[in-house]
Amino acid sequence: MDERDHLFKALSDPARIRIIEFLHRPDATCCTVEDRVCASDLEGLLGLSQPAVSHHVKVLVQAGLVLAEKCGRFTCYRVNRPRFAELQRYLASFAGEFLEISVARRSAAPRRPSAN
Amino acid sequence: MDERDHLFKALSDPARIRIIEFLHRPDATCCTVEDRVCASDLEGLLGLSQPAVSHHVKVLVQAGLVLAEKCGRFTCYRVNRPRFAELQRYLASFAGEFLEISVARRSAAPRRPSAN
DNA sequence: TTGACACATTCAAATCTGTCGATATATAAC
DNA sequence: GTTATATATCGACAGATTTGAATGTGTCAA
Repeated sequence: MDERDHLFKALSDPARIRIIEFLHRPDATCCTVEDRVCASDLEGLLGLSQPAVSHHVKVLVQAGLVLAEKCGRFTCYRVNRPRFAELQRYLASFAGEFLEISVARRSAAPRRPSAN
Repeated sequence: MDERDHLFKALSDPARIRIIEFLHRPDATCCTVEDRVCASDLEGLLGLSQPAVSHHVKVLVQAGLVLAEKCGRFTCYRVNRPRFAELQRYLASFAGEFLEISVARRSAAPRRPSAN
């Protein structure tokens, strides 16, 4: 089991997919800490016990898919986007000529701004 | 468990990742059928029993990641590239601004790409 | 300091998964 | 026809995974 296997294992549970999708929502906010999502928020979302949620986020953090940050008593979580970019690149290699480029890149800071 | 969960479950085993990577190799050929990969080739590759290989390819086919085709006594397998493109797009949505576009598109892509 | 809260960890039960031997099925070769 | 080959399926077992109750640890509030 190498690193990539752990990555896919981390994604192979419905509860963990739901966690990632929730963390991805731009309006995902913790009841307590402003604009953050903490563990107990996920508990409510998933309808699972606190230990179960703790287990799932641990798997996601260990796989590098989610980042954890202590905020006082709380632990706030967010998606580790570069990690998903990495994974996406791996899967793209199997897509061959069916790879679609739907670029939604930030148009921020073009190197040579034309008029402004 | 929806379709996406089955997709990730299918990818969550090292043996199945090895199968996909082997099928992806452009020079992957079956000992018996020219330019194809059959089940017994995978058996040798993985060092697993025939029933175990049969199980893994079944999971991959059911997830739509691999296509199976009967060739007489043999069953030949290949990567279902559009399915990977689909999965890649899903994961790209989490990559945000870290999404890299490393486009290696065929410059003269045929309308109907033949073999994978 | 005491109590409440957020989260982690331990442990055990239930369930799921991977594996292989045995067997079935289907096709090819003879 | 018979026999050999390729793969699928069944049955059983070992190990992994998920889950929650109990408990531990650390932090904030009063």
